[in-house]
Order: sequence, then C-alpha cells, then structure tokens
Amino acid sequence: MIPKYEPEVIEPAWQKRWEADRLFHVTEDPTKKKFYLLEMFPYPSGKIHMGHVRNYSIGDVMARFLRMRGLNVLHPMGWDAFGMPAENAAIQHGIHPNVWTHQNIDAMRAQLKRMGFSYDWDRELATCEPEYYRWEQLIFLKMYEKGLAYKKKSTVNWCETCQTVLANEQVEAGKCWRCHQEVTPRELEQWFFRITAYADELLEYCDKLPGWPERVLTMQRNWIGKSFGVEVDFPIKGRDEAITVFTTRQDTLFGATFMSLAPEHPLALELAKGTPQFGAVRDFVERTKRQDKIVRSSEDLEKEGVFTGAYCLNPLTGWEMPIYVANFVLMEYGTGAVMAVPTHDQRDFEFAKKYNLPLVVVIQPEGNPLDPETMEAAYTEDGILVNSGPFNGLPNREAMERIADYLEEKGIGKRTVQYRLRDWGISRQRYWGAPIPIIYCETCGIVPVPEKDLPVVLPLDLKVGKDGQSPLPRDPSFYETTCPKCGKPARRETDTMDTFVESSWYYERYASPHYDQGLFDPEAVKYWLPVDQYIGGIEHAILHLLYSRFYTKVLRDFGYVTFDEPFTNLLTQGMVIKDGAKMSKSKGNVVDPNYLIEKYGADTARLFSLFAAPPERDLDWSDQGVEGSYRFINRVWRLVMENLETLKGTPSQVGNDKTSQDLHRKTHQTICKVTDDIARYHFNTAISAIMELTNTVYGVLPPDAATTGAFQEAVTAILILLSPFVPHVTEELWHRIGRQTYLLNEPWPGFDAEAAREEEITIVVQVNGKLRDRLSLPADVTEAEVKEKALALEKVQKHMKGKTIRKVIYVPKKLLNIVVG
RNA sequence: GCGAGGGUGGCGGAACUGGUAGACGCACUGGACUUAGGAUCCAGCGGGUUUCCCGUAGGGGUUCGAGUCCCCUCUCUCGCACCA
Repeated sequence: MIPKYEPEVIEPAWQKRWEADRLFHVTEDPTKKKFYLLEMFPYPSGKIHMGHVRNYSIGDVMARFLRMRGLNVLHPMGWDAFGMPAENAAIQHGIHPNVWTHQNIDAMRAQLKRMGFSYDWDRELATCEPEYYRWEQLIFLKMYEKGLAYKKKSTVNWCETCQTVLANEQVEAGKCWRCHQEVTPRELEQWFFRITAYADELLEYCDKLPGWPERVLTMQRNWIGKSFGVEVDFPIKGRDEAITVFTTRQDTLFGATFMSLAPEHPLALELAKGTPQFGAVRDFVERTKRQDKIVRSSEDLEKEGVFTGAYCLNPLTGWEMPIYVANFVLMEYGTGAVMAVPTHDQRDFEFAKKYNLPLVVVIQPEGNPLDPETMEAAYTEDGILVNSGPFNGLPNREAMERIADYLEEKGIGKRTVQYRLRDWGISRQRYWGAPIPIIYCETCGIVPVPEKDLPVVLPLDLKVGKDGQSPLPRDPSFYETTCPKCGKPARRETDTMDTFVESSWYYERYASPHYDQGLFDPEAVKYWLPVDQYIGGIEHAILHLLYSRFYTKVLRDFGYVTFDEPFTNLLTQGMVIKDGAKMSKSKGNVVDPNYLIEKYGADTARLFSLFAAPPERDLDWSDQGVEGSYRFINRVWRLVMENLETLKGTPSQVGNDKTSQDLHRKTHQTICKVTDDIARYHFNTAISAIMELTNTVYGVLPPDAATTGAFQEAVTAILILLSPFVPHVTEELWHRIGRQTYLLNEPWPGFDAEAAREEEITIVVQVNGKLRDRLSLPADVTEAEVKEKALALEKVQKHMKGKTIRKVIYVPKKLLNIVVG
C-alpha cells in the first residue's frame, strides 16, 4: 500500500519551506533578463473569491514557467486598501475601517499563501499606509504646480448612498458603479485631474499597444471619443451676441433650419426673458432638469422641446432660425447648442416633424432624389450638395473641407476637435482615503501643503458616524491648521482622493516598495518597469487601465519614468460562471475557495481553474470538473508512488526497444507542446498534453529492465512540466524520488527535436477530397512511393473505377489527394 | 443603432499558417479486480438506412480540399449609446 495523497498535509509543509528559504524573493540582477508579471491587486474585502483564484493561478503559472526558463521574474502582491466597504463595515459593525482593513488583509494574505502563489511577499504594500500615500500626495502637489490638478465648480455625479461624488467613468448607465444607486447632478467645488490634456496621446497610443486585446482598446477609444468638426457662430437676431455650436457635419450647414439648446444652456432662459414664452420655457427647463438621467438619456425618450421666442441667423443662408430648448441636447458635450438639420439628422428630423419646422434637403443621394414632403427619415449617408449656394454639386465629403475653409476665412467658425473624455474628478467626500494635501487660507486662498510637511496623515482615531458621513470636516484637530504662507489660522481640505488614484501607480511602487526617498528608487524602476504582462478582469477596461496610462504619462513628463505606457501586454481573464450567471452573493451561486482547498487542496483548485477553459473565456463552474482535476492529480501521485524504487534508482539509458522509443518520443513531443502552449497562455491544452503523456506512461506499466530509462525520463518530465500548475504535489513527488532541489530552481526542459520526430507517419489518402484510407509509412518516404502505395489501396481503387486521374496533390508527410473525373 | 467577441458531440472544450473534425476532461456504457465499489485499471462513446452516407448556427462562393478564407442571413454575450 502506498501512502495516500494528502494535500492538507503536504501543501502547508512545502509552503513553509519555500517561505523559510525565501524562494520567491527577487532582486535586480543586471546579468539576467527581467520579466515583470503582475496581476491586479485585490481590494481587501476579507476573503478571496474564485475570480481571484483564477486570476492569480494564471499569473502564477506564468511566473513559475518564466522563472524556470531563466528569467528574473518580479511577481508582487499587495492591497488596494482604501475604499468604501471599510466605512460600511464601520457603520454596520462599529469596527474602525483601519482595523477592519488590516484584519481582512491578514485573512486574505493567509489564503493567498495557502494557494501557494509565488509572490515576493517582501514587496507587499497596502495603499492605506502613509508610507504609500505620502508619495501620491507628492504627485498631487506636482500636478497642482503644473496645472494638471485644479479645482472647479461644476455639476458632478452625486451618489446618495455612498454620500460622495463619482467620476464619469464610475457612472454606469446612470448608476453608481459600486452600489448601483442612481446618481443625481450636484453643483460642487471639486478637484480634477486634467486627463484631457493627454486625450490625444492616450488615443494615439491605442495603436501602439499590440499586446492589448482589441476590445479593450476599442472601449478606450470610444471613451475618449475624439471627433473632428467646426465651431460655428450663429448671430442672435436683435442682440449683439451669437450662439456657438459644434458640428461634425458642416456640409449640411445650408440645411440648418432651427437651433436647439440644452435646457442647462445659459441662454435658454435668458433668451425667453420678456417674451410670452418665458413661462413655458421655464417650466420645461425645470421639468427636464428634474428628470433623472437614465430616463433622460434613454433612446426611446420622446424628443420634446419648447420655442424660446428668439431667433438666430444661419450664417451662410441668412435665414431666421427659431431657437428651441430641446430635451435631447446635452450640456456636457460640445457647446450645449446644436444646429438642427432635420433632413440629415434623425433626431432633428423627429423634432421638426413634431413641431412643424421647415425641412430643406442639402445632400442628394445619387439616383432617387429626396423630397422633403415625403421623407420618412433623415438621410445620413453621403451624396451631392444641393441648395448650398457655391458648394452645389460637390460630393459632401469634399464639401466638409471646403465649407470649413470658407467658415475660417470669413471668421464665422473654426475647425475644432471634441472629446467625450472629461477631466477626472478625484474629490471624494469620504473618510477612508488619502487626504488631498491642500490648505485653504482666508488671505492666501488655496495653498498647497509644503513638501516637507508630507504626508498629511489620515487620522485613525476618528469614528465614522451612523449617517455615513465623513468625520474629517467635523474634526478640528484634523482640519484646523495654519497657513504655510502667512501663518494665519487656516483650514485643511477634508475631501480625500478617489481610490483609483492609488491603483494608478502601485505597479511602479512595487519596484522598490520600501524606498523612503521618493516614489520609488529610480534604478529599480529602470530595471523592472514597465510591466511586461498584466493580468486582470475586463471590468477595469476603462477605469483603472485608462487612469494608469494617464498617470504613467504624467510621471514621465515629470521625469520620474522613461516609458510611455505602463503595461506592455494585457490579458483580460473571463468571469467565473455558475448555473449560467456570474458568481455573486445575490445569485446565491458562490463557491468559496476555502471549501475547495479544504476538500481537495490548493493544487486541485489551481488545476481546475486552469484546465476548464482558456484564460480569456468565461469559465463554467463544474463540481464534476473539479473531481476530474483531483482524480488526475491522484493518478500522477499513484504513478510515482507505485514505482518509487524504479524512479529513485540511478537514471538508466533510454532503451532501444520499440516501447522505450515510443515513450521517449511522446515525452519529447509533450515537452515541445507544453512549452509552446504555456508561452501562448493555452494552459488547458498544455494540461491535456501532460494528461496524454500520463496515459501513455500508464500503458507501459510496469517498467522492466528495458523500459526503465524511458519511464524515468517520462515521469521526470511530467513532474517538471506540471509544476507551474500544481507546485505542491509535484514538489512532494520530486523529493520522494530522491531529488534535493526545488522544482522552481530546475531549468525548464529543452526538447530533443530528433527524439520527438515520428518514425512512422500517417498519410491520409483522399479521392476527390474525400478521406478514403490511411497509410502508415516511414517518415522519409518519397512522394513517388506514397503515390504508388496509395494507388494500390483497395478502397482507393474502388473510388477511381472507370475514371481517369486528373491531378494528384501531395502535402509532404500529411496527405495525398487523387483528383479523378 | 455603433463597436468587439462568440455559435463545433449530452457537457466543458481541442484543431498553430486551409490538409485525418471532436485531442483532453466530464457524463454515460461495458469489462476486470472485489464481500462490496460511488475507489482503481482497461475498453467503447457525433448521427444514420453502417462495403457507405451525413455532420462545425443557416445559405451561397473560392479551392483538389473549408470549422478555418470571402459574401449574405440568423443568433448569443459584452461594451458604448440621443455625442451633434
């Protein structure tokens, strides 16, 4: 009887030894090629979930594999430790956010260690520590100095549940990204980061990131939303003022018959003042503003508006255009005013139909001309200009340029570029975040905290109130200070920074996490950065990944780093699905990794999450699949344990008998395939190849005098190849067969191409493209021989009967196709 | 509507540049061992009218040959969405 496979015993034992020997610790080594492998750090919620297990298992395979291939691999882990849940816990359980956060970190660290991930724990960091956020405050000061951080009053997204402001990126379909509460607009003074200053570069570099998934880049491009057009002034009748509009369709300018303003547009009420329409306009504006954002921005919302009583003039035709306030015009985009061309814009068309406004066709498609009387929808395609004065007859694409030239010449308009991207609002009215290092002085105004006074430490002796509001503005010992300029009493900023600020640069801090002379040791960053491979969930496609790209460019322009982009390659792993839905508490379909570890061990949890699906795809949870992974590990366990004596013995030569040679060949083919597959992140097929080899080895049991050498070679290969996936059981078996080294320090096996070559090859024989028979022939067979043998085959003869050979196609070592007719 | 990615056995999934469709695993079936087996080992496992035919969402095309390339249609998932 062999000893049972007991993961609960061997896994912690090896974890202890690895840690004691500092196996995962790395330092800069200029003689070695570096590889920075990073998985998105977790929020310390208290326990890991299957998404973490999957994400970190993928990363760990790569880290171990690349290290065995001789690279110096940086593989760190830490905690995105500021954020709302800590405050919620404080409210609900009366526990301090700091205590709660640290307890959670301890619990999760233990879980990650129990999974056997090869992190260099010496580099662990938590963003809620002053040693971390003080450097973030420093960057804030530099950004303030350069005008990249600024304060402005604006309408912001307010989440009532979270009692704080949200950035545009954090609003999903009108709701808070975290709690799904509807957001409401609020006028507030807020701090912003000028991410729009980098809009062009962020967009341009989307084309310079070949290692990123196309869909993430597309999402970022859309988010930045660059569009080219012109700003045109429409003089207001009877006033010495004009309405400026932004349009990308200046080719339709001659067809603009009315004007639409956003309800928030300052001229909306202004123009109506003193006219009989004033009451109606005011009511409409009030009503629309009150309407919540989701309803207002839904597509099926009926287009509504109201006439202001005022007119403006089309600068090209001189026509009087009635000015309307319309519910579909957004103040946030362009100028908040839109020239309406009902014939060539669907929204304007619907609006014009409803209010009986004039339609003038200015672009005609070739073939059947449009008639404004009978049109049922706007024509938005290309065509030839009509009713457009000097531009008649031009194709509209060309007219765009010509009209833009004309407007610029006449001083009526100018070419501009619009972005959908807004500046990043980073003020949060929350306690559990990094303080913004700013002081307000009645005399001096906004005064940055001097560098020497950093960090502005978040006081830990405060209580979060039951109402959920931040205690900072109520705590004089925090906000009362003196002005660094004039020395008079002054007040500190009591808002904290968006937690996405911390995660925008943590990957740089990992290069030298304990460095206390600055953000990071320049030499360490120079050696390790940028991140070669980043792995995480698709849900950060815009938020975190866009902010991090922006931050890196800012740090570059400040001279801190020399690279343009933080993450050279990005892998976005799929979700973990059970019963057709994402695992979530509300669905009640959560599988707790702890349960898995207790029942099957960390190796099984890792193996299953890597084998069940390729990394990018969603992973369908299957209890039976987990059993299968566990069974395979047991199969390997028995294979080694039942042949321990043979494997412990001195390595024998690979025999010349057929069995040995076949196994020898299979071993080398497997090494080749597994190496290729891991390198391309095809872990599921890599694992299946090792399963095949294992099945083959089972087929030659028990080894005899002749096959011992090939057997030893095959089993050794299985253990090494499998070690990045299931490091504990392979380490245990490796030592049981008498090895002294750690598998992680073993070189990844090379394969012998000669040994992997098949002696006998199977050639498929087709007649007219249909499979008829197969030939097993020596690998060095010539085309003529294949042809001769194939033509002699009975099944081939039958299908050729009465026909003549037209053509014979030969794909060397693969296939022969005889075309007859 | 726009953009991206999918659709292959009962299921998860293989098939690199066009060249044996269904590797590997799960489920299922049969056999062996056994007092017993839900353990383990071995074998089978797309469908059918089974010397052959049909099969990669559907239809058409290119090719000696198409899951793979081209065109059209359907469908699913995700992201954005009145952006002027």
